[in-house]
Amino acid sequence: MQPITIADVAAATGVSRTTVSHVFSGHRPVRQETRELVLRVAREMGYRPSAVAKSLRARRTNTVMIVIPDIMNPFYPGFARGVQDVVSQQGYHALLCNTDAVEASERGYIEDALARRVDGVVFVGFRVPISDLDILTEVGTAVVAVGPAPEETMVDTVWLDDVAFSREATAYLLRKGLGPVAHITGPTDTAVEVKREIGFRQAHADAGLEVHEDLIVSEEFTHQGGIEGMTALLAGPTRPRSVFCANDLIALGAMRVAHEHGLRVPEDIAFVGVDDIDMAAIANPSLTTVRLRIHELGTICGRRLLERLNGDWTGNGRSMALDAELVVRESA
Amino acid sequence: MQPITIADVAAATGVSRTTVSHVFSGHRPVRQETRELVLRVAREMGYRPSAVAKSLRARRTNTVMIVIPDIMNPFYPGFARGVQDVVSQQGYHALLCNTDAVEASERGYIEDALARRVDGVVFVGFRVPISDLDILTEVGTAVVAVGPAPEETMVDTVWLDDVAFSREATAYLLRKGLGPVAHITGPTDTAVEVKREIGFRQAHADAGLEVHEDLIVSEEFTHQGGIEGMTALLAGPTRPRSVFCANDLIALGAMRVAHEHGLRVPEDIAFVGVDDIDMAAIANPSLTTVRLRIHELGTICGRRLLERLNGDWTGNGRSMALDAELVVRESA
DNA sequence: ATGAAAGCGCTAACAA
DNA sequence: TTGTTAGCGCTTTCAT
Repeated sequence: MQPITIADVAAATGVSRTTVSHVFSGHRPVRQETRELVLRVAREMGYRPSAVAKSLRARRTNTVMIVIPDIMNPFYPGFARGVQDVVSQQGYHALLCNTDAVEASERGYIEDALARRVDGVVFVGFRVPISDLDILTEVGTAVVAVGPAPEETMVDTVWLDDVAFSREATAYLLRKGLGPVAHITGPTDTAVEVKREIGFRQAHADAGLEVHEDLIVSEEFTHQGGIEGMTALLAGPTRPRSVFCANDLIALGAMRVAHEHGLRVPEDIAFVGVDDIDMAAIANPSLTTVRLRIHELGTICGRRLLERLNGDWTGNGRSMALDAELVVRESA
Repeated sequence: MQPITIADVAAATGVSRTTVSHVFSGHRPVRQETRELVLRVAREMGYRPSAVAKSLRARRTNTVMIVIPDIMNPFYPGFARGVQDVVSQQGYHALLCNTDAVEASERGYIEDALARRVDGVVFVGFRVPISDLDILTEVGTAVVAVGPAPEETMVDTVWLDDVAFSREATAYLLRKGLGPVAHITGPTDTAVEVKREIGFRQAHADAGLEVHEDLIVSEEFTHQGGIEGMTALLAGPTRPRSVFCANDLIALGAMRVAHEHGLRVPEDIAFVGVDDIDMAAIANPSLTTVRLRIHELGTICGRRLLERLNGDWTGNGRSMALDAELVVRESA
């Protein structure tokens, strides 16, 4: 029940704790026989160095915290895995935290990160401004956030240019000249939603076309949201010929409603989503969508974090935009 | 850069470290004025109690480790979230570890759990037998595993009765009397696969029917696996009229191939999957599948773990089977 | 109501 | 090549 300590091993072998320590760390040479003795006895006794004690001493926990809204949202598993694939290679473990995009929760995890002395934090926040993460960098914690960078900070940021790819996707639909393009957005209080709508409008402006205001509806970022959005759209006065949906779940839901109304996709109505979740390729018809390269977003965050952790970068926060690619499939 | 310690706060307020400690822990009364002074100064100085030091002293890390094959597999986000929803309520944080079902990786995380002195482990292993987790319980770590329980252990186990629901799902297909039922399984070296195939065979035996051996194919647990499995099936001599797929991803892939071959679902060929991932309901046609209640599996594991952590249960490992339910949709 | 001091398990000067 | 010793930051007896 009581874990074996380095002192137990030292006593059992007749060497000092220092020597046992160095046998395990390799930080200084130990005579061959001594090392083998220590190793053998340690194994027999079931000794495992305590990472807790090591952390206290070394002021390093070899732990990073990944803060996201919800691992059940299909967007995040790939992201989390991307971060982990990178940082685990250097021996870091990851605390995964779900905030549900609740402000108090986001703030709570910042406090936890501080209290637990994690070495780094990858933060995907919806309610807390990135500048509020400075409290972490001030005590030397490496921080990478997903989102737009504030003026002055030590937080590295990586972000997806929502405006750019939404504009591009909408332009693609507009170029087809099918007629009115609708937009089913997410909740209007999210930064992401706002930007996707801006891109939608810019594409219209670029093409010298008017936005059909009655064809913009706001829903949850879910399959159900898509169902409700599309139902509302079809009940309206203007019949859209294509729909730019703020994410794939919405698009899938919307497409299903269109199908139930006897509309053919893409002949009668075309759909474009955002995310390229697995479902997009599997759906029937398969969904044309903006591929966000989420796993790569994660690996980039992980790499940035490691650069900080290894001291390869100690300057101000760097900002980087990851571009997205329109994947044309059957739905548009 | 240097975190403030309890000694700094003590010095700044003129009280002892003991008193500062008690102000934060509440483990003994502190004079009102003293408390307020300490609290105020601590806040001003930005003091945060070190969870690391506390852990060393208390021999408790308030951390649990969740070991799963891969968070990108749609099965696991719900599970992980279920565990976390429960344990986070009592202040535990979770280290999320992906093994990719690689034995060395599974073993490595057991070692890590030991070294990091985590208080509990929730383990979903594919290669390591549950009895190998005893090494954790021996040092007092609470352990809950997903899988069948070995005879004698302190590990609590929760499992899905793969044989039972596979049998039930196959029986459902058999009862329809459509003709030969095929089975696309997972890799034959996984325990889960074996059990699903056993259920498949039992259902045939129950109905007094012969299994078509040439209609059993083994593939990866992926959409691509389903595509390859179905392609192989359609190239074979016996034409199946329905397929029991070892998971939804496989079923979705298989269904797609059937569709591409001009077969109507479910008229020409019916499909049943396992898992009830989001995609199953969204797919077109929607997929009849066995709902595994993964999030609930996670919460049950979390609760079992808490019972151990709180000392509410100190006896031998308990075993519990979670039943599954056939969700009939359009595909069968 | 408050403090002194020991110690949780480990590492790394500094010594030998 | 090996050992002595002083902490890392906290909690908790035992005193006062």
